[in-house]
Amino acid sequence: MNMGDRGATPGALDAQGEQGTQDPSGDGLPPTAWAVLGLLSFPGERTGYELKKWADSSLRFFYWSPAISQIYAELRRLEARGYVTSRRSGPEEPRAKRAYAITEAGRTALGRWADSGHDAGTPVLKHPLLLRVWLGHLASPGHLRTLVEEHIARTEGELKEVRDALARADGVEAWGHPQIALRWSERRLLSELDLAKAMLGDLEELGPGA
Amino acid sequence: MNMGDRGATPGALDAQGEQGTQDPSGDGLPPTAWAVLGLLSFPGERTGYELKKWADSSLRFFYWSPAISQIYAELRRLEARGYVTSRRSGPEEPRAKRAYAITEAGRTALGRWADSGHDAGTPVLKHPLLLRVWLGHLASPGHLRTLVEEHIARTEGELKEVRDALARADGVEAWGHPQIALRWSERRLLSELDLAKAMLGDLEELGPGA
DNA sequence: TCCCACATGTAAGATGTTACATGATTTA
DNA sequence: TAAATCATGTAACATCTTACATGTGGGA
Repeated sequence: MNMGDRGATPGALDAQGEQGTQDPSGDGLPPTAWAVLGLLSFPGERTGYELKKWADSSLRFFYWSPAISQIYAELRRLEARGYVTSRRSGPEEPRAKRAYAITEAGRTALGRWADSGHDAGTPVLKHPLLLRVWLGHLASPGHLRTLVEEHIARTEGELKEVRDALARADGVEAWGHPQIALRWSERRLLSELDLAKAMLGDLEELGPGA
Repeated sequence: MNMGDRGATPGALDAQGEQGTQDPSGDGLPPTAWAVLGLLSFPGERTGYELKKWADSSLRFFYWSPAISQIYAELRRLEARGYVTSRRSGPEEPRAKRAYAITEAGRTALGRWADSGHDAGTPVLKHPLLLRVWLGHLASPGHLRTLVEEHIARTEGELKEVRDALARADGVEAWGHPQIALRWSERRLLSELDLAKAMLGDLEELGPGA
């Protein structure tokens, strides 16, 4: 029983060229840099710390939750390119900090990026629970069940967070696109819950008890 | 209008400790190594090349599609640990290759991993299309629409692949858990299609025309 | 007064990709 | 006989995380 020889798409193993997170605008920036620049495309200036908080309360649900140290690194890179400028806080402000703002060049590059490519890139899903299920013959059935239930609980928590974010976004003008992304996330998490419950049923059918 | 100061979960920005792909078994192996070892937990020996093909036709849909060079690297690491052994093909075989098999130590470690943790790890989703939508104010509405439609087409292709894999799996004995993961993937892709269509509607509502 | 949030970074290391290099065998 | 698939690796590089290091300001 050789399970390995069931190639679905016979396409070449190498040359998998275009990865899901590539940059079709030809600007050579990593996806993280575009996301940071995108955050700065909204009016106002922000510190790296604020950017991180914002990403954690919005982009996190469908894209990305970077380490704070990486935000700072990307900001430096963007500044070196001239896509953002920074300003040290003066003595009038209580805290010493560095606030970043997008430049005209940055806005131009970002616009090019936003309109480039007929393909946004392949979504990447890495779902450790599913790996555990796939390898379910190795674990006790009860353990698998526990893991799925834990996943359901976490997903419910995330759903609540998305709904809170949606409630906060309500009323802010010109907030359209971010809200659509949040709505997508809400529906997605609802579906994730359905999926998990259906899988619980499949698991039960396979090996009852536990 | 400072949109950055809307932190949802006020939890510490640093110390985000446990990442979605961590190893709770305490064995210190990266997630990729467990996946490779998991592939080898099914009966029979396999080459790195076969492992890559197999991953691409199954694990890819919910977990992972590694570079072939990384498979080879992980196999070397696992062999150094004594979790797998390899055998060069003899002259009786037409092709020169190296086939790997799991050892008892490997099976023990993998069993420990499979039963460890009350939490399989946070799923990671990186969806470039959603980043584009979130930053929709930067693109022309028609372009956004094109991207969503492209995503729908790709997803339909993936759905077909999963269904093919499911059809191939049908009839193989003791194939239970992998099939459950594939069924989950089928439902997930169906939902992804729904999500995209609903988003198309939201987008239309926001800015008609294009 | 103590803790938490604010705020910014450096250094080391892990993970993973792409490009390169090579060659045999099978299939059209 | 040409192309695709089988098959294995190295080297360079990009990305990203964790741990470390440091300090201020505000609230309980």
